[in-house]
Amino acid sequence: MPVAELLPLTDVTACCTPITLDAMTAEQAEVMARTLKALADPARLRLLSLVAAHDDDEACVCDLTEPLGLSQPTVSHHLKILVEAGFLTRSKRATWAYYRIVPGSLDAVAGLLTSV
Amino acid sequence: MPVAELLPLTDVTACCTPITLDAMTAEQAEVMARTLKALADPARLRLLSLVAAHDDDEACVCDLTEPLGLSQPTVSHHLKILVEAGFLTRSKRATWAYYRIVPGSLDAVAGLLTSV
DNA sequence: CACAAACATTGACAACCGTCGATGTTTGTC
DNA sequence: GACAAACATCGACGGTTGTCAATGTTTGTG
Repeated sequence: MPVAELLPLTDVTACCTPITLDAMTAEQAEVMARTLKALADPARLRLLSLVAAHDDDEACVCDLTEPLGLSQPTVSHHLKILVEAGFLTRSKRATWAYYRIVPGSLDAVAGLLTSV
Repeated sequence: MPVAELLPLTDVTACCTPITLDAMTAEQAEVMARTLKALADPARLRLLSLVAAHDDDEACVCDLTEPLGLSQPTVSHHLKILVEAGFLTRSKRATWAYYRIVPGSLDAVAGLLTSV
C-alpha cells in the first residue's frame, strides 16, 4: 500500500513555489516530478495537443487512436494518466468517452518553471 | 547506434510552438518529451533549485551531495542529464566542477506549456 | 435477450531509469 | 613522484514504463 497513490489528482500549484525561488523540499520535488512525468512522454504531449486543437475542444478515444498510430488500449492508458495528473477531464456520453483539457492546468505548471 | 543521441544539447524553442496552438508532429513531441523528461525527476528538480538558490548562482558537486542525500556518482549522473538537456552549464576549475543555471532555459520550457 | 460498438482493464514482456559500489581520471600538494 | 581530493565513468541490480493482445464492461440497437 504505497502512500504515494493516495492523491491521484494532484494540484501542483497548491504545493510549490517557482523552482528558482528557493530550495525545494523533497516532498515538493516529489509532487512536482509526478506532474512533470505525466507530461514527459511524446504520446501524451500529442494527445493534449490533439484534444486542444479538436473541434469543440473535446475528443473521444476513437478520434485519437488513428492520428497517434497507437493501439486503443495504449491510448486509453495515456489518457488515464493525463486525467489523474489533472490535465484532462473525462465525461462519458453513451458509449463514448470525451476528453477535455482542464483550463489553466498547463499554465499552472508553466508558472512553476518561470523565474520571478 | 541509436539516432536519438546525436543531438544531446537540444533547444526546445527551436522546434516547437506552444502545445495548445495546434497538433504537434511526432518529431516535435519527441524533442519536447526528451526535455521534459530531464525535469521530471525529484532529484533533478532539487538540484536545479539548489543551484539557483546558491550563492553566486553556482555550486559544485560537493555542495549538492549532502543536502540531496544521494551518493556522489548519482548526483554527477543527474547533473550530466541536466547539462545535456540545456538547463545547466559545467565549468571546471581546479578539481572542482561548478554548475550554473542556463538563464532562460526554464522559461523556454514554460513558454511551450503556456496557452496563447 | 442477443449482438455490436466504444472503451477500460488485465497480464505479459522488453526497454528504460535511478541508484550504488568500485574504479578511473585529473588536479593540486608535499 | 607519491599521495589525496573532487569528480566522472562503469557495471550491476531492482523498479518503473510503454506497448500490445486478450478479455471485461457498459451502452445502444435490433
